[in-house]
Amino acid sequence: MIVEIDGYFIGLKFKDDYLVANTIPLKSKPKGFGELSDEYLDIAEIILKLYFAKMSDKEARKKVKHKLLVSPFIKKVLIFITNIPMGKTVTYGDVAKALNTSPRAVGRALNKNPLPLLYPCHRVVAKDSLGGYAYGLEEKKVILDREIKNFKYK
DNA sequence: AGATTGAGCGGCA
DNA sequence: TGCCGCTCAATCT
Repeated sequence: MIVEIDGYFIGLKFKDDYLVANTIPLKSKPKGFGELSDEYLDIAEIILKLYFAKMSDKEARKKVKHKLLVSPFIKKVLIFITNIPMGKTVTYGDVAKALNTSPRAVGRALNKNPLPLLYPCHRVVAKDSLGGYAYGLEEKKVILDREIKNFKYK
């Protein structure tokens, strides 16, 4: 389903009442998420707060009943990156070393992150650049900038 | 089962 | 800077 909140559209997918996929807040309706609904406005609000760095991903994961329906490898990568604190970044290579795999494999896994913001894949960057982002590098940049601004001194 | 493709990295000129 | 080779999970053929 798609939930509209504060002029943003957020795609949400559920399985047995567990959130299994979402989009970041978007200015136009995402495809493949069905129709507009007023259900789960509470969850949409949490995603919105994450987007504007007004809540920690850790707290959000506690509040939102969710499930990672992904391959074991992707799950391993996503769980690992939950250790990165707000406003900090690590490189694909760092993650790869810690998990005994390759940077490219890490990038591939993060590209498939079904729960962006909830699992902070935007905090993983390349060594000499921002790397990539499923919703575009510009989005990655603004999300990171907001986090750094809000959490730098905490 | 083999080939190709990345949200990468390090080395070398 | 630019290219080249290595890497490895996922996605083709």
